[in-house]
This record gives sequence, C-alpha cells and structure tokens, in this order.
Amino acid sequence: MTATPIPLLSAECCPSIAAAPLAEDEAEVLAGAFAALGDPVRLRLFSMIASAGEICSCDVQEPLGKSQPTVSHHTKALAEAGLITGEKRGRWVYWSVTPGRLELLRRVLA
Amino acid sequence: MTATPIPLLSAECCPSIAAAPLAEDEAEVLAGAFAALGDPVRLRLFSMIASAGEICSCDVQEPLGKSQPTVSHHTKALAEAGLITGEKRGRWVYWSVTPGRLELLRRVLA
DNA sequence: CGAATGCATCGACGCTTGTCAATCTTTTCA
DNA sequence: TGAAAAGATTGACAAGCGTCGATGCATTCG
Repeated sequence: MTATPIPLLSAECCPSIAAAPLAEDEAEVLAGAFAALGDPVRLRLFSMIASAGEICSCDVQEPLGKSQPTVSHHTKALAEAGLITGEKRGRWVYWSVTPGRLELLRRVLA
Repeated sequence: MTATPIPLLSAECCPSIAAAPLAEDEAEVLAGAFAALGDPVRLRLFSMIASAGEICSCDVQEPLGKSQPTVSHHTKALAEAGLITGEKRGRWVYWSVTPGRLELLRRVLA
C-alpha cells in the first residue's frame, strides 16, 4: 500500500512524442514517470515486479541489496509515478504493475 | 555537436523488463536513458527534436524558455544518454534522434 | 495481553542536478 | 583582418535525491 498516486496519465493523454512537441503539462507528468525509471535500483525493482506479476516487499529487499527503508522509499516513488500499485494483505504488501501504464509509455515513445 | 556518447544500448541489449529481472549493468545503462527523459524541459526538447526530424539549437531556445547554456546542457545530456545525435554545419548544430533508440526503449517496456 | 514481524516515516548526510551569468572557442562575413 | 554570432565550458548556487539508522505503527500469533 502506501503512496498516493499523483499522475493523470489518463488513456487519452499524451500522443506520441514524435507527433508534435509535448505541451508543458504533459511533459511534466510524463517526465515524472520516466524519472521514476531513471534510477538503476528502482528500474530493477520495477523489472522484478513486472516479471513476477506480483511480489511482496519482503522478497525484493535481499536481491536488491538495499535496506528496508530504501526499498520502501523506492516503492513509494514508483507508486506515486503511477507505475505500480500496492495491496496490503495481512502483514505483507504485494506490488504489481498498474494496468495500462507500460502501454502508455510505449505509445508515447512511438 | 559536443557530447561523448556513453552507452552501449546495443541492439541485442536488454530484453523486455517484464520478461525477467534486469541485470545490474543493463539497469544502469537503461536507467541512464530514462533519466535523460526524466526532466520536463529535456523531455520537451526531445519531443521537439523527434517531431521536427532535425532541428537547430538556435530554434529550440526560445520555445523552451531557457537560457542558451541551459539548452546546451540538456542537449549534451540527451546526447550522452545516446538519445540524440548532433551534427555541426557551419555555425549551427543540428540535432536528430539517434536511429533505433526509441525502438529499443519501447522494446524494453514491452 | 505481549512479543514478534513487516512496512512506513523521520532525520540526517553526501552527492547529483537544473539553472544562470560570465567567458571562451569556432565559424562566418563584411 | 576584425566584428559578430552560435554554441560549449566554467563556476556557483539552491534544490532534489538516494541512502541508512532509529523509531513508530499495524498486524499476527503464542
């Protein structure tokens, strides 16, 4: 859980980067998403979540080699960028990729 | 011109993020590319270059609303991330998207 | 209830980054 | 040759970010 989703990134948002120059507000939101992927640790974390489909925070800490607060910090950053969604089940939090987000970013880069 | 291309980002590099957890060195390179797109001004600049096909530094400064050194700083960052390529013709530098880079990033996000 | 556990938050630290004014370099052209 | 112009580089500054130890807050289970 944790982390309030900021961004709009709605379905009709943001056509391809190459179609026309991005507007300032679109660029703000999209840059937030790319910035979230712009840290190596966070990108690996995101990749672990994406490839696992769903994964517990407790299972990423050791392969990432980072402290628990650091992992929590990064999951929060990814969630606030709208890239992942957390669900608390009992004592654990399970993370998964927010549906549609990857597709949106791919479309923007088309 | 200016700016030494750092990254490998070769054609065979980096399968989809969702296929398997990224290796540390792959994550390092890819995060560099995403980080380059992680600033609003730089993302707009990149969008202007991509949608124009080719554009002169002198033509982006005014719509970006940034100083000349700042624009130079950002073009350098994009170039070092391997996203754009500069060619000096006479007194001007013309920027274009490095062929294959967008496709590679899209593939990684698949 | 009370101990244990998973995660979030806080505070602090050093490093990186975005920005600009000033200056330097290179190229053009009168 | 000398002035003008485009762009790179330098130096400086504030703001942001990644990281961790310490602590707080829930939830589970004996």
